[in-house]
Amino acid sequence: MDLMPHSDDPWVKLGHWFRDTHSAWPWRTRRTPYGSWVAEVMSQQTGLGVVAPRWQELMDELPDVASLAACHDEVLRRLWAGLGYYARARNLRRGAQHIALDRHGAFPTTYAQWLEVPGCGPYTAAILASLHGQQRVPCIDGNVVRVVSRLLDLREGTHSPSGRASTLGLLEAEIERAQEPGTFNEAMMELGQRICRKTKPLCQACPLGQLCLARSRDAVEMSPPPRPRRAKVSTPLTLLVLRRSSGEVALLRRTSGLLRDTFGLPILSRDMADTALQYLEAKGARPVAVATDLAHSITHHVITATVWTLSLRSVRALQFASDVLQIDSIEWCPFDEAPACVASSLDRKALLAASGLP
DNA sequence: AATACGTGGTA
DNA sequence: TTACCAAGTAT
Repeated sequence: MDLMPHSDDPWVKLGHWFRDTHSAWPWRTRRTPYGSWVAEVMSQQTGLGVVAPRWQELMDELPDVASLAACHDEVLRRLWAGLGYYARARNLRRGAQHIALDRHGAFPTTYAQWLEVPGCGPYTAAILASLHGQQRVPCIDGNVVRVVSRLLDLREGTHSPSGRASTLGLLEAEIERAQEPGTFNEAMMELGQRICRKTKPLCQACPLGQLCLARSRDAVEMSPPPRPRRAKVSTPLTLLVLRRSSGEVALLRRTSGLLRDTFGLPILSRDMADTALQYLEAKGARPVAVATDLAHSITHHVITATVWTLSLRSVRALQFASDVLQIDSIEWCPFDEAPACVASSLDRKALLAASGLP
């Protein structure tokens, strides 16, 4: 019986560090497979500080997998608005349908089962199988890659096959020794987030410090290597704020290009826009440019948007708009309610510009 | 394997 | 102000 409160084993220290200092995220107060799954999907490529309030909103409104599986588009849009990577929201509901219908409400417990859930890839399947299935599968996210790259001083990170192999080897060995695999995975990620940070790491406070090869070589910030940057491309776009006399605005599901499969204002390429606007003017519409240089970025696209508003008073103009936009699915939405109904911040910026119209 | 996909936060 | 970043997945 070891009565010593402290251990010299760094991995034991890691467990104590996490037990004593872990962040109080809301999804950790009462752990359920549903809550953890939603939190993990929402957290993909998204800061936890941004996620926390949005997770709570979603859980309040859709408290179980059945309500998520059955929720309406507009509810999902509103709950995910501004979070980005909107395919995640669609996959989340598809995943809920998979669990509620195909699995009759029984959540997966194994890595392989989680992998079958839409929107769950290797990372998400591993963390959920470890948290809720006690499976000893290491999860590898950006934080874990950074921690292990520094422990082993892998200057190439996990970009090389050998780097991937040694990373996986270390993690598989340690998760076997760990008391709880889910806690081990969360501790490794939180260590990367709070201590083993990309810049200005807090090595002095690191429970694994005595194991860290990069630290002993004073090379902590040399690994992992920064990922190569994609060149930015200038992307001019035109957004249409089509209004009809009852004060409603046209929204639709976009079927191509940026923001494909999201709900919002019609977006046209500059070329298409010129043609469409000329024709609409010929039909008696009076387009007004309310913004000509609206700035927005989507990954490497540096968008400069022009926003046109136009009132469609004639049935012919309305019909033409439908034809040009190649859509048959316009939903007319009260202007004041539109900002809450669109997915992207770009839509909200354009609606804001249009609302400042005399 | 390489590429596409969003946004709010932060230095 | 600009640039970079964050609990990745799907194709």
